[in-house]
Amino acid sequence: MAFHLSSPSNLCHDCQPLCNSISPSHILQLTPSLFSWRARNFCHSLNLTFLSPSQTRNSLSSHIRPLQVSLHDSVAQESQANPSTMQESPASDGKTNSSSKSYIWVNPTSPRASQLRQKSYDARYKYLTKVSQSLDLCNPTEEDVFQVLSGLGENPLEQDAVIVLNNMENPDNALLALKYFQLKLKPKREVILYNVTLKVFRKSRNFNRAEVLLEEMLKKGIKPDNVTFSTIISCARICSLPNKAVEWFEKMPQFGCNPDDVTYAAMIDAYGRAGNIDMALSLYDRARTEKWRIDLVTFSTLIRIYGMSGNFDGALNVYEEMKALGVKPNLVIYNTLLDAMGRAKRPWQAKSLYKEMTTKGYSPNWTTYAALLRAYGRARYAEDALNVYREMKEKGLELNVVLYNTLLAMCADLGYTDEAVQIFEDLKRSQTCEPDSWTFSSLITIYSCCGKVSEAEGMLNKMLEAGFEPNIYVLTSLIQCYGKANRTDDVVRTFDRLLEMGITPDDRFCGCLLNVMTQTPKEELGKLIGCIERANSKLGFVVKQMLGEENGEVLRKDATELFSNISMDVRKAYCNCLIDICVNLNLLERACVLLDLGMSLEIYTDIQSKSPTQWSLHLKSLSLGAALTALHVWMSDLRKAQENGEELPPLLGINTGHGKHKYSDKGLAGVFASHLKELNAPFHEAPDKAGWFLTTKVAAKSWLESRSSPDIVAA
DNA sequence: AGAGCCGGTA
Repeated sequence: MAFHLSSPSNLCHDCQPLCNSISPSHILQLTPSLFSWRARNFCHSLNLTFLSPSQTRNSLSSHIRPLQVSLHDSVAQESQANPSTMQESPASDGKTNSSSKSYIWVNPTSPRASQLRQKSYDARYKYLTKVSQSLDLCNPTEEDVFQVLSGLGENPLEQDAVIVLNNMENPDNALLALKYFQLKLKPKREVILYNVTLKVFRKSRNFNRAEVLLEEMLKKGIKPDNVTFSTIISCARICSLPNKAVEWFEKMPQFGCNPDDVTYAAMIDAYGRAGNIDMALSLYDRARTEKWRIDLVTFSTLIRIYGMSGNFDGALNVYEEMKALGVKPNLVIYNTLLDAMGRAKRPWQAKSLYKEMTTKGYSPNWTTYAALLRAYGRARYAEDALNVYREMKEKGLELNVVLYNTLLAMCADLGYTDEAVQIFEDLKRSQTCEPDSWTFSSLITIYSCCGKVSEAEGMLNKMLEAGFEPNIYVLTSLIQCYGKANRTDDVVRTFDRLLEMGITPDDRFCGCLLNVMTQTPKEELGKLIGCIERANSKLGFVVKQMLGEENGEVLRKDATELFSNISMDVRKAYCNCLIDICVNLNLLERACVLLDLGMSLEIYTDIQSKSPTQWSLHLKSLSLGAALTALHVWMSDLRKAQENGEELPPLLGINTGHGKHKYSDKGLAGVFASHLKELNAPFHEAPDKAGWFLTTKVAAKSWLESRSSPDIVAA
């Protein structure tokens, strides 16, 4: 929709020259205040009118150059396509006659007028972006680029040059276009032309050429400004050259530039991504002490930096500071916080933040759900994670493959077979993603852990068909699977395959072999020991020694060395397995040596505890063999205490834990209960305390006296 | 004419 001054006959003679001097491009730039000032001072009846499309073309054609012709053409077409905007205008009350319909009166200060100006500006902008697109597509020659630009007329406007360059993407042609504008116009602020050209290089992620252009600008003596620096800094950041970002940031003072809040925000982000967290935080400190305005994006950047660096309380502190400063967090802030709490493995905090967020009226978006799913999934909050999943499905939000995999890994960890199968089916139906090696790996793990050999093998074949090679995680699961099914030869075959593939067994894999040994009959153990020796000679040595003739002290020494050489997170698993193997082979004395070693190395802590009213045995996270060994040790300690004339407390208790162990519906608690029964132990499951077996001083006393120690574990 | 919230797993 175009607007124009009404015909000169409506104006007083004072206004005539003004009217004639207004070119279409000036009309586009009129501001409300300017317009009303002129209206007040120069004429009594200055009216704005709409022209009909044909009138627009006729009345303007005399002033305008090719560019403006096409501009106004497109405006006219738009008004034809959307005539309702005319009828909505203030003058159109529905009763107007046909002749007044094409000349609708608009108050220049009205919102309607500003809407119209916006529309005209939009149309011109649209035209200039088309020029940018043509420039991107034409040959990278001076001839072709200049040819396209000649459409802007002999004297292009600096403002138009900025818009054209700003919307370009082709860096070669942008350089030529810049050259053209430098030839054709005397830029008042040449730095702006350079700044927008720098942005073109940033779009194509070409830091080197951006830097060359900037150097050229400086050589010409053009003074850079904050925009120049924030552009080159963000370009360096995008191109993963954080050191370059720092380098240019530090050059700012020598060009008389003081970083402002935008530049600081960019630098906080650049330092954060460069891993220079200290610098990022010290800029934040400066921003705080110097009372700069810190916007929400920077706050979220800070929370992200803290979250990535593992300082989760730091992340929460930023949030508290925001509150203290009266800055209202938005959805992005909440999402970043939720993500940090997920990384922190603090699902309960994610939960309460989510609650707070929804109470404040924010509705979750995809990012929110993704953060929650990661937080709950990683922490094995199965019900919460599955609820988020269901809610996403209900809302039609698509998961990506990583989110699916997070859910499946959680199901694998918890033994949620049915859920996993359903989720896998859902993933296969999904339009947006397909299973990858992580997906197959989780499913193979699930089937392996419940000993479903044919299903696990079937999934392995599907994985191979999909073009994925089995990796160490898949082979670890398969070995576990064959071990559970007592298919020792398949375990060995799979192990050979791993070595053939050039994969180096890791601590976890060896732990799995050890675990298979705990389930394997004595006659077959030799085959597995052979694998273990090839996988980890130190471990193989300790296992052989444990089953051989050496005395306990030698075993203790070598096992100590082994434990100092494996990663912390598998030490307990190794110790549990080694003790289980001993217990299975009735090597009680060695089991005791290993348990004692485990306690002195703090692999096991606080197994026994004493308070004035109760002595307890804590078996949580011990394997069955280790738990029985610990019970044996405890009983002999109790007996010793009695012999020394020490009084037993009124209550004695054994804590096996809740027994919600994965892939076992009974867990240690269930298995342990039957063992206690076999031992005629007077411990009874406490009805109000899950996982606790209790007895009284009197019952314990007579039972201890009736038992001789060595046969306990043998049961 | 400037930053950038968009997520990445055993």
